[in-house]
Amino acid sequence: MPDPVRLTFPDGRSLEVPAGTTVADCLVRWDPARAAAALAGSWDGRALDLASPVPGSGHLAPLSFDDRAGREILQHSSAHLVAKALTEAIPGALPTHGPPTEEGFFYDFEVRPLTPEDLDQVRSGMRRSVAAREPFRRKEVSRAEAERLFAGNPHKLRYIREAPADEAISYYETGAFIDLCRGPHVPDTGWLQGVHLLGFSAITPEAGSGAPPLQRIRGVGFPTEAGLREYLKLRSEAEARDHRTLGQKLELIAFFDEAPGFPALLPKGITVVRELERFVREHLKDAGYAEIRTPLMWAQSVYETSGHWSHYRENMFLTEADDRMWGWKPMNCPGSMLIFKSRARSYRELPLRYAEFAPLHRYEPSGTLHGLTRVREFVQDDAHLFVTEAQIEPEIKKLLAWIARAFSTFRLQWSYELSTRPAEFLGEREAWDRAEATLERILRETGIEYRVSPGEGAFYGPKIDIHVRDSLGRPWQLGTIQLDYQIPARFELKYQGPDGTLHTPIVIHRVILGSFERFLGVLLEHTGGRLPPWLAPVQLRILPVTEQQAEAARGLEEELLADGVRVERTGTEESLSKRVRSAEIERIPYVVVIGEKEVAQNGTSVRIRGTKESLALSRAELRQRLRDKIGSRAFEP
RNA sequence: GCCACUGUAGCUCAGCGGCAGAGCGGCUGAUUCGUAAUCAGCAGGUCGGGGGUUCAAAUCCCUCCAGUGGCUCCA
Repeated sequence: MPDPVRLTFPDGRSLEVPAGTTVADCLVRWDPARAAAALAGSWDGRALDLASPVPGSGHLAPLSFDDRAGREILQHSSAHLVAKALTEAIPGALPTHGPPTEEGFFYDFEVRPLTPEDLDQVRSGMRRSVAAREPFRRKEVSRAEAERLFAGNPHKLRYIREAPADEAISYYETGAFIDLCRGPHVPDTGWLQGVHLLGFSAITPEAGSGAPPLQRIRGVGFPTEAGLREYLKLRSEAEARDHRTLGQKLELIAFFDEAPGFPALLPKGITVVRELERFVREHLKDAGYAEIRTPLMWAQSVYETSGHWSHYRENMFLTEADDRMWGWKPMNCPGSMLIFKSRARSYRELPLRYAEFAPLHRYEPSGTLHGLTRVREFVQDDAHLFVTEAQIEPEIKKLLAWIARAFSTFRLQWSYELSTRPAEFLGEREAWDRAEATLERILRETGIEYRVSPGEGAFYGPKIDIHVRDSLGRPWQLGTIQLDYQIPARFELKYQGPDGTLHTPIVIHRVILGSFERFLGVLLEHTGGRLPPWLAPVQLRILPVTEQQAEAARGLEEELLADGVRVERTGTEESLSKRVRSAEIERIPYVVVIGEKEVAQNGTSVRIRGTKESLALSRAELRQRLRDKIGSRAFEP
């Protein structure tokens, strides 16, 4: 009889159990309630099946769906379930891998192109399996045995060959289906009540790999059907916030088949964008920027100098004139560089900050276009800062402060990502290392939490990106701060230093809101179309109850127009209820009803968006409230 | 760009080989109304474009365009 093992648990209690006791039994002896919610166990940080014996003394914790690790186990088990059902439905289909993702899971197969009917079959196969509560049985085998078992599947053979030599090869058996897998898994398929397939798509194989295209089935799993229902409800609510639908319903934007990816801004849309621009320009003025406007097109030679010709040409709209090639600018940097170069510069001018809000054109692949968030023509709140080495840090710190202020104004949650040298890059590795180290140090010193994305930097420098999520949880990059030692040198930019010699400035490329188009899209989803009063295309609508109050309504309208409020007034052909409803649907922040009573008291009855009751305010009080809310760029009316 | 799916009135959608429909919106008229839909009438369509099959095509096939979901890429 081997020695008993001693286990400690999350609440600090410890327990002695005979060696070989299963994880499940240990957890039950510790806390039956918490054991019941466990999908698997974590022993000294290693995830284990509930049916596995504890390997020895150590710390044991349950993993439930509420833990990230537990959630991933359930997703991964769901992926196995999909693979089982699909290989049963389509004999000869080769499973490759099926990892958990942030949202759920996917499983990739080498198989003929799938059809919606295949998916139905997979669904019913999964239902049968769940009802049968088939156990996930773990088996450990030798490499040779594993290669024999998976001889028909080159993908699995590759994984076996690639597995670290010291690692045991394990596979899981679910009914007649076996899958090479490290595990762990939920105990049986009965735990996968809430599995839902999201769709299927083809996977583009890595260019030049010669690999066959794969078919991916995506899904998401929940421990209960109720959990799934909750998720589906949230998802359909999120779909109602889709900026493409809202943008159309609120008459902000339009798209044309004849110009895919080129969003048109309707009168209301341009109103919002102008307000956003005003917000940004006010800051630029305070922060010492100068605004410039440079050509939308440049001849090829400019892009050869900047590096875009060799690194970005596939993404540019090109045209020919005067016997040479021209490119619509995909970024503002070449113009800023040439303006800097247009005369001799002194160190006294630095930091020199040039802002430019010009339309940019990028030839994005047709399949990647998406509403306002991925387009081919857009305007950024762009600027280029020409700085000395010593000015990098204070300038970037100022930018980080502006980011925090700007995004807080919209109550957006944002996150930072540091992207480092890509495979294709300009310049010397040493310069890159230095630039990356600088950005990293600034982030650390500022106490900012950030993720690192290796190899995701721009071709000319590393960057700090700002990401926010849309209503469906899709992350979008908005702002970016890019440190560039390359392009200024390529343009041979010089300034005269205090020592009398010429130096090359460093350039910080930066956008904060990203593009106004994408920002509007994200903002619409974030607010469900209920834009803050300062951004609302129509800020206030006056509804006279009957024709008797038309005159008073006109008077109020004039007063508010004089205050600069974007105000509208309705006729009385439609019922008051109908007009209130329309205003509500249009997400107008303030709806003012003028009836007999209001006229008698020279007052207003104000319905504030998001509330059902109306507020009796004098005209002066109403004007004051509008001044406060709009002037301070308050988020709520 | 790749794979799959979708495209019918301004919008949301039904119709899926045999006479192009509904609701909302629009217009006209009546109603003058107190905080989310007053009533009636009318107009509005080469069924995404082109080609084919068929006695007959919105419907079946081919192709192009656009959109959607993924992949790749990206502000």
